[in-house]
Amino acid sequence: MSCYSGFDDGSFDFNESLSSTDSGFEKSYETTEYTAGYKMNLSGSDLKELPPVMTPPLMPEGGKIEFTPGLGTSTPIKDAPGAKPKRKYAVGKNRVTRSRSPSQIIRIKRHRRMKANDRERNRMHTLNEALERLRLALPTFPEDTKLTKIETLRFAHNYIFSLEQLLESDGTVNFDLEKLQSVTLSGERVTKELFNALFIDNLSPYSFATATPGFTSQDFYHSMQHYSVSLTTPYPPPEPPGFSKQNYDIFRSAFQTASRAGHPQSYDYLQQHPGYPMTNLNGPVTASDQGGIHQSSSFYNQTPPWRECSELPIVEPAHQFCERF
DNA sequence: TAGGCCATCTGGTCCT
DNA sequence: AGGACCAGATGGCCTA
Repeated sequence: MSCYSGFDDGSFDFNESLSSTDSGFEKSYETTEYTAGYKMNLSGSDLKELPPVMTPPLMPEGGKIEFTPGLGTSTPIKDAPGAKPKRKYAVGKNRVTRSRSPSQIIRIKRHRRMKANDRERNRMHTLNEALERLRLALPTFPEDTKLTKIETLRFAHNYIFSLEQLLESDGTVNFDLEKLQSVTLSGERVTKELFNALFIDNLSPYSFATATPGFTSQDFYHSMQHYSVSLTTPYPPPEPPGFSKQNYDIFRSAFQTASRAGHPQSYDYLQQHPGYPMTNLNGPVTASDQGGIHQSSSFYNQTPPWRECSELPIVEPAHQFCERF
C-alpha cells in the first residue's frame, strides 16, 4: 500500500508556498464537528474559543490509521496560538506570479492528494458509521451474527417492508424474523406476494416456490450452505442450531420447483422418494443444465444477486399449483 | 489456499 | 480551485 508520509520529510512549508486559497485546513472525521460548527454558527473570534486539537500524522507509516472519533485530527489548526502571522499577498497589478520548481509542484500535488485521501477516508467513515447504526437497529439470528454491508441494506429493506405489511395486516400474520433473515440472505427481495406466501398462507408446501419462481435449485444449495446443513441429510433433517425444519421445508419446496423446471425426471423421482438426498439428483449444475435458470445464480456467487421478484414471470396461484399434484 | 469482505488509495467527473 | 462523489485497484484479514 502506498503511503505518502514516507515521502514527506516535513521540510516544505505549505503555508508559505501554496496559494492563499489553499489554507491547508483539512476537514477530517475528527474535525467534522469543528468545521461543521464553523460553517453553521461560528465566525471570526468564535473560532479562537475552540479547544486545541491534536495533530497525529495523516497516515502512520506502513499501517492503517485507527478510527477513533474525538481523539485528534490530522488537521493543523488555522490561526492556532503561536502560529506564524499570515503573509500578505499582493493582488491585481502588484501581484507577481512566482514560478515553482518541479520539486515544489510535486510537493504541492502530494499535499493535495493527502488532503483528498483524508477527506475520502472520513467520508467512508461517516458512511460506515451510518451503516453500523442501521446494523444495530436490525434484529439478527443468532443475536451475535454480523451482517455484511450488502446484507444489512437488504435486510433493512425486507424488514421495513415486512413491518409495513404487519401494520396493514388484520392480525393473522405468522411473522417470523428468523425466516425473514433466511430469505434475505438467499438474495430475495420481499414483495407483498412473497410476504403473504411466507407468513400468511400458512406454509402451503408450494406457496413459497410459487411466489418466488426465480428461486432455483442452485439458490437452494447456497441457502443450505448458509446453515451448514449437509445436502445429503435425510429428509426430514435433524434441526441444527439456526436452521429449523420449517425453513428446510421452505427451501425444499423451492428446490422442487427448480427441479421441475430444469430436471423433470429428477423432480418426478423426488416426488416418489421424499427421503432421497437431493444432491444425488441435482448436484452442481453444469452450463448445459442452466436453460431457463438464472445465469447469475448465487451458486456461483457467494453474495446472491438482489432479485426483484416483481420482474419475474407471473405464475399460477399457489392453490392451483398444488392441485396439479 | 482461494474467495469474500473490507479499508484505503487513486484518478476522473461534476458541482459550487 | 477545491470539495464531494464515485468506481477501480490493491492489499490485509478471516474463514471454509
